[in-house]
Amino acid sequence: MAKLIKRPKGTQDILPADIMKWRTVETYSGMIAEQFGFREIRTPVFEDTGLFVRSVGDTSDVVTKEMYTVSSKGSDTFTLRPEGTAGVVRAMLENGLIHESLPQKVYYIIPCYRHERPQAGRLREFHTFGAEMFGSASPYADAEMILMAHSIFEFFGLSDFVELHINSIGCPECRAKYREALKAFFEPHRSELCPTCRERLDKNPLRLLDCKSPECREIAAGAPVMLDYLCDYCREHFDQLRDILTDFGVKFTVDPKIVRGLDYYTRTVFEFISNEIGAQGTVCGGGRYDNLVGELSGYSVPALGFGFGLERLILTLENRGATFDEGRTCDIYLVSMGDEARRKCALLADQLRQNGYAAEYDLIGRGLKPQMKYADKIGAKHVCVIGDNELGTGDAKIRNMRTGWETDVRLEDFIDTFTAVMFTADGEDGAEESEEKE
RNA sequence: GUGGAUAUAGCGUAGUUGGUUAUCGCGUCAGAUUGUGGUUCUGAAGACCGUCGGUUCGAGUCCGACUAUCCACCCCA
Repeated sequence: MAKLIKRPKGTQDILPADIMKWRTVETYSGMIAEQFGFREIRTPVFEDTGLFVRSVGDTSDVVTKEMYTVSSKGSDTFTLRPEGTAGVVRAMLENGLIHESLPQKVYYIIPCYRHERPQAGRLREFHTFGAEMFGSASPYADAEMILMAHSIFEFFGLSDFVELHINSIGCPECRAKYREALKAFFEPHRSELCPTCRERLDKNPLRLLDCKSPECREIAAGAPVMLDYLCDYCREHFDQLRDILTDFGVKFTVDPKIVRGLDYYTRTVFEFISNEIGAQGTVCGGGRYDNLVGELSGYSVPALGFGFGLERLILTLENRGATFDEGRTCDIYLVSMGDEARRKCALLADQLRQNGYAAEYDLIGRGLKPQMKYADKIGAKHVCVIGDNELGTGDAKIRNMRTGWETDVRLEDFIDTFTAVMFTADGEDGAEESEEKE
């Protein structure tokens, strides 16, 4: 017995039984994005490694230890995208869309890859819905993005189960000042901090704020707050955003502890958090990245975006017992008895399909009863048995599997009769043909 | 990278203080007077008990290592 090859760690098979969850989430998120004027964009799964190093940041965890990088022929190296923004910014630049009339608004639904230790809500291959907007520095743009994410959660009935947290991490200038203030604050407590936080104190003091160890938390409680260090411009921007959100009636909490791990963020950052899907509760995260386009191209354009994890969204939906769209099932299953009948069924199925119906027939060569069971199992709405009798007389019966009602049908008029059956099937008065006593 | 938990048929499980042919349910397949599903009944197939090694007369049951999965740290969607 050959040993089975298993799926790579941290990946997931999405099986037919679950596919409608994904389709539901994908189609409605896209529809809402399009209501907001976003259009879909698709970019490569892999990009030049340098793109991520320069955008996500060469000191970020994502770049330093979580990228799937492959070397190609020559000296180039490529990386499976760990997030969606970088590739989209690259595409907007490369194709000149950034020079079209602004704002440019795009969305995407893509797989991303990060070499992390899998756990609840965290996979190595995961899927995100992302949206990016280029060209507006106005707080209305921030509000628009947040509102769009909010609308999606609202559409799925999740607005009460997912909390919006917002913060401003300022621009490079005011953040530098804040960083100094933080260092000055934590330095006296250096020995009391957890080991990782001691490192953070030197590398990235902002991270000290969301450490979960009790000791660090206690110390951090009295730490200076970014919001107090914002420059006038950043402060004004954040204040306006809050006002606009309030006008929209969007509930939010200002959470100074939100520090995003991707280096390109500036000013507004936000997260939608669920507290019922395990430790990885951030369903959606995003923010403004006004300097990224400029850093990548020298052509400065303000921009912002967000992304949410489809598996995390689906997790919260399942948690809430949400219902999803139904997949298409068989309209009619043609049960055949004997080779001659099967030929007829194959021909009929083909005709039915050409008329838009989902039709199936036996491909195994099973008997009558097993075929009936199979038809039931796959959720066939109707069944028609064809054997020597039907072939001889040309008369058959179409049976509604739910109600048991039967309709006489001439084999040569099959499509017309079946069409009539399908039209009355949902109505409650489709029973006139069911004079058969059972 | 660091912790903790778990590993028995396709799936979910029982397996007593180590003792002969390893439970049960779901699912699958086949039947229940020979051309009809969803209920019920009967039967069948399906597991070298994660892998390797050790203790023992004897291990699914004890010990060790490895591997995988899950959860948490970390990080983030």
